[in-house]
Amino acid sequence: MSDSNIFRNLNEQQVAACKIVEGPLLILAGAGSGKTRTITYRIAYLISHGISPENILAVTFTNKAAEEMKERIYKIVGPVANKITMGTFHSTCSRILRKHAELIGYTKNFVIYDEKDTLNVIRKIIKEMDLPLESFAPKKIRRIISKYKREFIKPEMVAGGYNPNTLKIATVYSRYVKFLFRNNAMDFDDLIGKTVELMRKCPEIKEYYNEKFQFILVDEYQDTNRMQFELIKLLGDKYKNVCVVGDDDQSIYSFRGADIENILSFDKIFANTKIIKLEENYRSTKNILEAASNVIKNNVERKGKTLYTDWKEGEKIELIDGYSSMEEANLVMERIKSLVAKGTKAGDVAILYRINALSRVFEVAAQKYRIPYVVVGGTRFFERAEVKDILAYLKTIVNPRDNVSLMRVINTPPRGIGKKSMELLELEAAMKGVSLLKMLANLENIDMPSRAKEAFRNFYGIYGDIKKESEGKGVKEIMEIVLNKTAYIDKMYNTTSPEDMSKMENIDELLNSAEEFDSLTETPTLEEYLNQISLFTDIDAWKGKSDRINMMTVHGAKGLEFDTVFIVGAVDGLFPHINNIDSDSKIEEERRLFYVAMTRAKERLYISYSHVRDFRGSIMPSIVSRFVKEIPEKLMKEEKKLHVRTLNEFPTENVSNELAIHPVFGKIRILKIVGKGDGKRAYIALENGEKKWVLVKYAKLKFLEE
DNA sequence: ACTATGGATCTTTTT
DNA sequence: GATCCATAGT
Repeated sequence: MSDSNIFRNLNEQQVAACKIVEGPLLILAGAGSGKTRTITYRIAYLISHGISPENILAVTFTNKAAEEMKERIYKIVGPVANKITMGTFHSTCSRILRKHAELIGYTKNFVIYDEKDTLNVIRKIIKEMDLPLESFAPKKIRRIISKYKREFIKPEMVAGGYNPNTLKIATVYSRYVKFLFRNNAMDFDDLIGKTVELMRKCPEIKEYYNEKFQFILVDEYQDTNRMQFELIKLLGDKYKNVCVVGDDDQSIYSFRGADIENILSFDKIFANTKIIKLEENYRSTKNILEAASNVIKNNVERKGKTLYTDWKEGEKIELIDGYSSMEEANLVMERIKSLVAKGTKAGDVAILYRINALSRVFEVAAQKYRIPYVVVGGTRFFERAEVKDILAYLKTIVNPRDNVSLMRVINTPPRGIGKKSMELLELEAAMKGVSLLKMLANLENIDMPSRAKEAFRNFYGIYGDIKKESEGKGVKEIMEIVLNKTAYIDKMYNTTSPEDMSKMENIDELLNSAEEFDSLTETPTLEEYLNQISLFTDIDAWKGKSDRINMMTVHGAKGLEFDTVFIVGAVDGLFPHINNIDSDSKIEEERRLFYVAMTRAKERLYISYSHVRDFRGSIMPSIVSRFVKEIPEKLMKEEKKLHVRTLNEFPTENVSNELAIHPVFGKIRILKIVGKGDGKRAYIALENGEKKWVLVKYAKLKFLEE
């Protein structure tokens, strides 16, 4: 294949980016500038110029993106595409670590703890240390620990500083690290951090991977963190053939440690970096692109670039405003109905929101209007209790040292093992320095009530049976063995309650996923299954275009595009989110997020908001997002010019009277007031007889603000 | 030991 | 509104 033939679909800059084979390369690719196409062709170009696909590493943001890219390269170069190493940072690192786990004191079958697992560990440690939960909120501590890890700060390196709690947190951190190690477990940060550690510690391993991955490509580079950059530096140390692709305007993961500095300083770390800008947008109409550009230009912290398009002007942006979020959702659905009637395919429509909680009201509306929909993300499938239960059984089989999983299943379904007995077992295990499972094998030597002992023996018997019967079986079969031996479904759920029915459906879905794994994987081991699903996201599972409208968060929509996009809940406090309005840099990230949302749209963009919104079971007034006001009015549909209601359009009577006016419900009667402080609630009766609970704090706030 | 109930707290986004 | 947790009752 000649070069001109390969590149007939690319513009000048894109071709240039493909042809720079050697040395560090930074591609600044604006939204919709054909970034994926460019890197796909670049890899194809490398291969057609004699570079062995085994020597190429491509790191993407999601597993799905990796799969898609592989498919696209396959179409150009054929089956050799399968020899390229492609995956997310986490999956790539996990693969490397499984090969060399012993070198850092782990075994190959280490487990990966998810958010909830790690939170349980931290909660346990905090309790053991007798620390007050108010100042040591587990979630907060985990955030801090994660940050330390990302910055390679070991527990012993944490400096006391002015905060007396810092040293205590360092102790929690230290215990946490040891706990995971003893359990042969890693968290998400460890996957990257330990790989870096491995490379630093073992020069021969580093040398091996430097030779193996002579050509490295990193997609969505703007969302990498320091630790990931460190890894890239190590991997690309010998040949410096590192190509990174990113857009500073689309950096939306700073909460996960993404550091825009990685883009800004790339050419300082890698000498002689070539830089290419892709500024022609092939996705959106002129109107949409201009609107998005006008929003993002309000950011100060950006490299600055101008996107342009040859596309048609297209339709104007339409605003939709409802009084309540329910009305907003209904209006959106009405709009979708009429679009579909005019020929738009439901699968080409996306509803994007800032937070998952918003999906609910739109789901209800979609049902009401009989519009088929799919919600991507939200409560993740593999984190549901019933799914985690089954998986925990599998984890204890693979990794007998995993105490977190063992504790989850030891009394699930209930078999008479209570808190007291558990404490006794843990104490014995800790004293002897062995895992809980080892302790179960040596029950005879422990002094405990015979009833408890019998219950433990019972569990250990079941565990042994499962383990024995599982040998050589496929994952689905093993799951069925677990379900049978434990009588899990019969004991936990009944067929009359709708909640239990949905749980059983989830278990069915889990069995299906295992079956799919068994049939699609060359060597379907339990280890590999657990590894895959622990790094799996709902976006990965999303099958893409179907005949249903798509609902997801803006974060989830990153990298995707749709003919028609509805940005919903465009209200100050939600988008930008209330937690991020107190500093300029946080607002700028929210604005980038809004920009990402806008630039997902190809043909039609709708933005909806409401004048009142639900908040924690209560209701408060809301005003349209400041970002919407940054869109020039000339780009909006005439009849729907921005109607901004201010807070003082709402009645502001004092709620503490026995007969009071509520800003939303109008005339109300207060029936009773309960709770104190922030949690203080009033039970009110509306004029139509309906009764509701509201948070007094917000009722009050509304009055104070005006 | 297990289950039902009420209270406190909270969600931002995710590999 | 939902979920997680502690407590009281069985």
